[in-house]
Amino acid sequence: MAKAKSAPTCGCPVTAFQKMISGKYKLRIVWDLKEGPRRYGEIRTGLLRGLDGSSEIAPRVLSRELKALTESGLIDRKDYGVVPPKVEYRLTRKGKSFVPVIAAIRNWGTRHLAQAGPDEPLAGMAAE
Amino acid sequence: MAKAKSAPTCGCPVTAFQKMISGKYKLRIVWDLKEGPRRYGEIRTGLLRGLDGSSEIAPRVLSRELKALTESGLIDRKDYGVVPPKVEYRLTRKGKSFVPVIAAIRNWGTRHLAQAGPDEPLAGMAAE
DNA sequence: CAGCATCCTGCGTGATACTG
DNA sequence: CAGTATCACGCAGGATGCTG
Repeated sequence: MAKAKSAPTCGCPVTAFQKMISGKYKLRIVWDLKEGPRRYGEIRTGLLRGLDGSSEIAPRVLSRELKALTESGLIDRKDYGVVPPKVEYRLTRKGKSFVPVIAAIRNWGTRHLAQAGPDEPLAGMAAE
Repeated sequence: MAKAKSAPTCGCPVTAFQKMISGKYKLRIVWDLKEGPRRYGEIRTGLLRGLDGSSEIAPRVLSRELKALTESGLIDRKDYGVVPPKVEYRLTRKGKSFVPVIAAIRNWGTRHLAQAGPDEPLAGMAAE
Protein backbone atom coordinates (compact mmCIF):
# COMPACT_ATOMS: atom_id res chain seq x y z
CA MET A 1 0.00 0.00 0.00
CA ALA A 2 1.05 3.53 -0.58
CA LYS A 3 3.71 2.50 -3.00
CA ALA A 4 4.31 5.83 -4.60
CA LYS A 5 6.01 7.74 -1.84
CA SER A 6 5.81 10.82 -4.01
CA ALA A 7 3.44 12.22 -1.47
CA PRO A 8 4.09 15.93 -1.03
CA THR A 9 5.45 15.46 2.46
CA CYS A 10 1.86 15.88 3.47
CA GLY A 11 2.47 19.58 3.67
CA CYS A 12 1.75 19.48 7.35
CA PRO A 13 4.49 20.50 9.75
CA VAL A 14 2.82 18.54 12.49
CA THR A 15 2.85 15.35 10.48
CA ALA A 16 6.47 15.90 9.54
CA PHE A 17 7.22 16.47 13.18
CA GLN A 18 5.57 13.24 14.15
CA LYS A 19 7.55 11.30 11.62
CA MET A 20 10.76 12.93 12.71
CA ILE A 21 10.33 12.07 16.35
CA SER A 22 8.57 8.78 15.87
CA GLY A 23 10.09 6.26 18.17
CA LYS A 24 10.16 5.87 21.87
CA TYR A 25 13.51 7.44 22.53
CA LYS A 26 14.16 10.19 20.01
CA LEU A 27 12.75 13.02 22.05
CA ARG A 28 14.48 11.84 25.18
CA ILE A 29 17.77 11.46 23.37
CA VAL A 30 17.64 15.01 22.10
CA TRP A 31 16.66 16.20 25.53
CA ASP A 32 19.53 14.38 27.19
CA LEU A 33 21.97 15.69 24.64
CA LYS A 34 21.06 19.28 25.40
CA GLU A 35 23.56 19.23 28.25
CA GLY A 36 26.42 18.30 26.01
CA PRO A 37 27.91 15.50 23.92
CA ARG A 38 27.41 11.99 25.10
CA ARG A 39 28.70 8.61 24.16
CA TYR A 40 26.62 5.71 22.98
CA GLY A 41 26.76 3.93 26.31
CA GLU A 42 25.96 7.06 28.24
CA ILE A 43 22.86 7.70 26.19
CA ARG A 44 21.81 4.13 26.65
CA THR A 45 22.27 4.31 30.38
CA GLY A 46 20.61 7.69 30.65
CA LEU A 47 17.60 6.44 28.76
CA LEU A 48 17.10 3.69 31.28
CA ARG A 49 16.25 6.24 33.92
CA GLY A 50 12.54 6.56 34.16
CA LEU A 51 11.95 3.12 32.75
CA ASP A 52 10.78 0.50 35.14
CA GLY A 53 13.89 -1.46 34.40
CA SER A 54 11.85 -4.34 33.10
CA SER A 55 13.42 -3.90 29.73
CA GLU A 56 16.83 -2.94 28.52
CA ILE A 57 17.08 -0.97 25.34
CA ALA A 58 18.03 -3.18 22.45
CA PRO A 59 21.21 -1.91 20.76
CA ARG A 60 19.52 -2.29 17.44
CA VAL A 61 16.75 0.04 18.48
CA LEU A 62 18.95 2.72 19.94
CA SER A 63 21.24 2.49 16.96
CA ARG A 64 18.41 3.07 14.58
CA GLU A 65 17.04 5.98 16.56
CA LEU A 66 20.44 7.63 16.58
CA LYS A 67 20.85 7.07 12.87
CA ALA A 68 17.44 8.50 12.16
CA LEU A 69 18.14 11.54 14.29
CA THR A 70 21.42 12.01 12.48
CA GLU A 71 19.72 11.82 9.12
CA SER A 72 17.10 14.22 10.35
CA GLY A 73 19.89 16.62 11.07
CA LEU A 74 19.10 16.95 14.74
CA ILE A 75 22.22 15.31 16.05
CA ASP A 76 25.74 14.80 14.81
CA ARG A 77 27.86 11.68 15.12
CA LYS A 78 31.51 11.97 15.89
CA ASP A 79 33.58 8.83 15.61
CA TYR A 80 37.00 9.08 17.19
CA GLY A 81 38.10 6.03 15.26
CA VAL A 82 40.08 4.55 18.08
CA VAL A 83 40.12 1.31 19.96
CA PRO A 84 38.28 0.73 22.07
CA PRO A 85 35.62 2.51 20.03
CA LYS A 86 34.61 5.96 21.11
CA VAL A 87 31.71 7.73 19.51
CA GLU A 88 30.07 10.90 20.66
CA TYR A 89 26.73 12.31 19.74
CA ARG A 90 25.94 15.98 20.00
CA LEU A 91 23.15 18.29 19.00
CA THR A 92 23.44 20.17 15.77
CA ARG A 93 22.29 23.75 15.47
CA LYS A 94 18.97 22.44 14.30
CA GLY A 95 18.85 20.08 17.21
CA LYS A 96 19.53 22.86 19.67
CA SER A 97 16.76 24.92 18.18
CA PHE A 98 14.48 22.01 18.85
CA VAL A 99 15.19 21.84 22.57
CA PRO A 100 12.79 24.67 23.47
CA VAL A 101 10.01 22.77 21.76
CA ILE A 102 10.69 19.76 23.92
CA ALA A 103 10.85 22.07 26.89
CA ALA A 104 7.37 23.32 26.03
CA ILE A 105 6.18 19.75 25.82
CA ARG A 106 7.76 18.86 29.15
CA ASN A 107 6.34 21.95 30.71
CA TRP A 108 2.85 21.17 29.55
CA GLY A 109 3.20 17.54 30.51
CA THR A 110 4.39 18.40 33.96
CA ARG A 111 1.45 20.68 34.51
CA HIS A 112 -1.35 18.77 32.92
CA LEU A 113 -0.28 15.19 33.27
CA ALA A 114 0.77 15.56 36.88
CA GLN A 115 3.86 13.54 36.34
CA ALA A 116 5.30 12.18 39.52
CA GLY A 117 8.72 11.78 38.06
CA PRO A 118 10.69 14.99 38.32
CA ASP A 119 13.85 13.65 36.74
CA GLU A 120 14.72 17.29 36.52
CA PRO A 121 12.93 20.19 38.14
CA LEU A 122 12.35 21.97 34.87
CA ALA A 123 15.53 23.04 33.22
CA GLY A 124 16.01 26.10 31.07
CA MET A 125 13.20 26.52 28.65
CA ALA A 126 13.99 29.89 27.28
CA ALA A 127 12.56 30.08 23.82
CA GLU A 128 14.78 31.71 21.31
CA MET B 1 5.53 -6.29 27.82
CA ALA B 2 4.89 -4.11 30.76
CA LYS B 3 1.94 -6.05 31.99
CA ALA B 4 1.94 -4.61 35.43
CA LYS B 5 1.06 -1.02 34.74
CA SER B 6 2.38 -0.25 38.16
CA ALA B 7 5.27 1.36 36.40
CA PRO B 8 5.74 4.89 37.74
CA THR B 9 4.33 6.35 34.54
CA CYS B 10 7.93 6.37 33.48
CA GLY B 11 8.24 9.64 35.30
CA CYS B 12 8.97 11.32 32.06
CA PRO B 13 6.56 13.95 30.78
CA VAL B 14 7.96 13.54 27.32
CA THR B 15 7.21 9.85 27.27
CA ALA B 16 3.72 10.46 28.57
CA PHE B 17 3.27 13.07 25.89
CA GLN B 18 4.34 10.65 23.21
CA LYS B 19 1.89 8.06 24.39
CA MET B 20 -0.89 10.60 24.56
CA ILE B 21 -0.43 11.81 21.02
CA SER B 22 0.63 8.52 19.51
CA GLY B 23 -1.22 7.99 16.30
CA LYS B 24 -1.16 9.71 12.99
CA TYR B 25 -4.08 12.03 13.51
CA LYS B 26 -4.32 13.03 17.14
CA LEU B 27 -2.27 16.17 16.90
CA ARG B 28 -4.00 17.24 13.74
CA ILE B 29 -7.40 16.60 15.25
CA VAL B 30 -6.67 18.78 18.23
CA TRP B 31 -5.28 21.43 15.96
CA ASP B 32 -8.34 21.39 13.73
CA LEU B 33 -10.62 21.54 16.73
CA LYS B 34 -9.03 24.72 18.01
CA GLU B 35 -11.31 26.72 15.75
CA GLY B 36 -14.41 25.30 17.28
CA PRO B 37 -16.53 22.16 17.58
CA ARG B 38 -16.65 19.87 14.63
CA ARG B 39 -18.62 16.86 13.61
CA TYR B 40 -17.20 13.45 12.90
CA GLY B 41 -17.47 13.84 9.16
CA GLU B 42 -15.95 17.29 9.22
CA ILE B 43 -12.94 16.07 11.11
CA ARG B 44 -12.57 13.20 8.71
CA THR B 45 -12.76 15.48 5.71
CA GLY B 46 -10.46 18.03 7.24
CA LEU B 47 -7.89 15.39 7.97
CA LEU B 48 -7.78 14.44 4.33
CA ARG B 49 -6.27 17.78 3.45
CA GLY B 50 -2.57 17.39 3.16
CA LEU B 51 -2.82 13.71 2.46
CA ASP B 52 -2.14 12.60 -1.07
CA GLY B 53 -5.64 11.26 -1.26
CA SER B 54 -4.35 7.79 -1.97
CA SER B 55 -5.93 6.61 1.21
CA GLU B 56 -9.09 7.44 3.02
CA ILE B 57 -9.08 7.38 6.76
CA ALA B 58 -10.60 4.19 8.03
CA PRO B 59 -13.53 4.90 10.36
CA ARG B 60 -12.09 2.43 12.79
CA VAL B 61 -8.88 4.41 13.00
CA LEU B 62 -10.45 7.82 13.37
CA SER B 63 -12.91 6.46 15.86
CA ARG B 64 -10.14 5.06 17.99
CA GLU B 65 -8.14 8.27 17.87
CA LEU B 66 -11.15 10.29 18.94
CA LYS B 67 -11.90 7.89 21.74
CA ALA B 68 -8.32 7.98 22.94
CA LEU B 69 -8.31 11.76 22.88
CA THR B 70 -11.52 11.78 24.83
CA GLU B 71 -10.10 9.47 27.44
CA SER B 72 -6.99 11.59 27.57
CA GLY B 73 -9.22 14.47 28.44
CA LEU B 74 -8.17 16.60 25.52
CA ILE B 75 -11.48 16.59 23.72
CA ASP B 76 -15.09 16.20 24.65
CA ARG B 77 -17.72 14.22 22.80
CA LYS B 78 -21.21 15.59 22.50
CA ASP B 79 -23.84 13.29 21.14
CA TYR B 80 -27.06 15.03 20.16
CA GLY B 81 -28.85 11.70 20.17
CA VAL B 82 -30.90 12.41 17.11
CA VAL B 83 -31.44 10.83 13.75
CA PRO B 84 -29.61 11.16 11.57
CA PRO B 85 -26.80 10.96 14.10
CA LYS B 86 -25.08 14.16 15.03
CA VAL B 87 -21.99 14.15 17.17
CA GLU B 88 -19.71 17.04 17.87
CA TYR B 89 -16.22 17.04 19.24
CA ARG B 90 -14.74 20.01 20.98
CA LEU B 91 -11.63 20.82 22.93
CA THR B 92 -11.75 20.64 26.67
CA ARG B 93 -9.95 23.15 28.82
CA LYS B 94 -7.02 20.82 28.90
CA GLY B 95 -7.17 20.46 25.14
CA LYS B 96 -7.16 24.19 24.65
CA SER B 97 -4.14 24.53 26.86
CA PHE B 98 -2.43 22.08 24.59
CA VAL B 99 -2.96 24.10 21.43
CA PRO B 100 -0.02 26.45 22.07
CA VAL B 101 2.24 23.45 22.31
CA ILE B 102 1.14 22.28 18.90
CA ALA B 103 1.59 25.82 17.69
CA ALA B 104 5.17 25.70 18.88
CA ILE B 105 5.66 22.46 17.05
CA ARG B 106 4.14 23.84 13.88
CA ASN B 107 6.21 26.94 14.18
CA TRP B 108 9.41 25.01 14.53
CA GLY B 109 8.44 22.63 11.76
CA THR B 110 7.63 25.44 9.41
CA ARG B 111 10.98 27.04 10.02
CA HIS B 112 13.26 24.07 10.13
CA LEU B 113 11.51 21.56 7.96
CA ALA B 114 10.70 24.02 5.22
CA GLN B 115 7.23 22.65 4.87
CA ALA B 116 5.55 23.71 1.69
CA GLY B 117 2.09 23.23 3.11
CA PRO B 118 0.76 26.51 4.41
CA ASP B 119 -2.67 25.21 5.25
CA GLU B 120 -2.69 28.23 7.46
CA PRO B 121 -0.11 30.98 7.61
CA LEU B 122 0.41 30.53 11.31
CA ALA B 123 -2.75 31.15 13.18
CA GLY B 124 -3.07 32.68 16.57
CA MET B 125 -1.01 30.97 19.16
CA ALA B 126 -1.98 33.04 22.09
CA ALA B 127 -1.97 31.03 25.24
CA GLU B 128 -4.90 31.46 27.49
C1' DC C 1 -24.34 10.14 9.56
C1' DA C 2 -21.48 8.12 12.91
C1' DG C 3 -19.82 4.65 14.00
C1' DC C 4 -18.64 -0.89 15.04
C1' DA C 5 -17.04 -5.81 13.49
C1' DT C 6 -13.66 -8.45 10.98
C1' DC C 7 -9.54 -9.48 8.42
C1' DC C 8 -4.96 -8.43 6.98
C1' DT C 9 -0.30 -6.39 6.74
C1' DG C 10 3.91 -3.66 7.68
C1' DC C 11 6.76 -1.75 10.99
C1' DG C 12 8.39 -0.59 15.42
C1' DT C 13 10.31 -2.73 19.27
C1' DG C 14 12.38 -6.32 22.16
C1' DA C 15 15.71 -10.40 22.82
C1' DT C 16 19.76 -12.72 21.69
C1' DA C 17 24.17 -13.60 19.54
C1' DC C 18 28.17 -11.99 17.12
C1' DT C 19 32.08 -8.59 15.49
C1' DG C 20 35.74 -4.81 14.59
C1' DC D 1 32.81 -0.09 23.42
C1' DA D 2 29.78 0.52 19.75
C1' DG D 3 27.56 -1.34 17.10
C1' DT D 4 25.35 -5.23 13.23
C1' DA D 5 22.66 -9.65 12.20
C1' DT D 6 18.51 -12.53 12.99
C1' DC D 7 14.31 -13.98 14.76
C1' DA D 8 9.87 -13.04 16.67
C1' DC D 9 5.78 -10.49 18.11
C1' DG D 10 2.24 -6.97 19.12
C1' DC D 11 -0.11 -3.30 17.50
C1' DA D 12 -1.11 0.72 14.68
C1' DG D 13 -3.49 1.45 10.74
C1' DG D 14 -5.74 0.40 6.11
C1' DA D 15 -9.80 -2.03 3.54
C1' DT D 16 -14.69 -3.60 3.56
C1' DG D 17 -19.11 -4.42 4.96
C1' DC D 18 -22.91 -3.66 8.22
C1' DT D 19 -26.02 -1.06 11.57
C1' DG D 20 -29.00 2.18 14.55
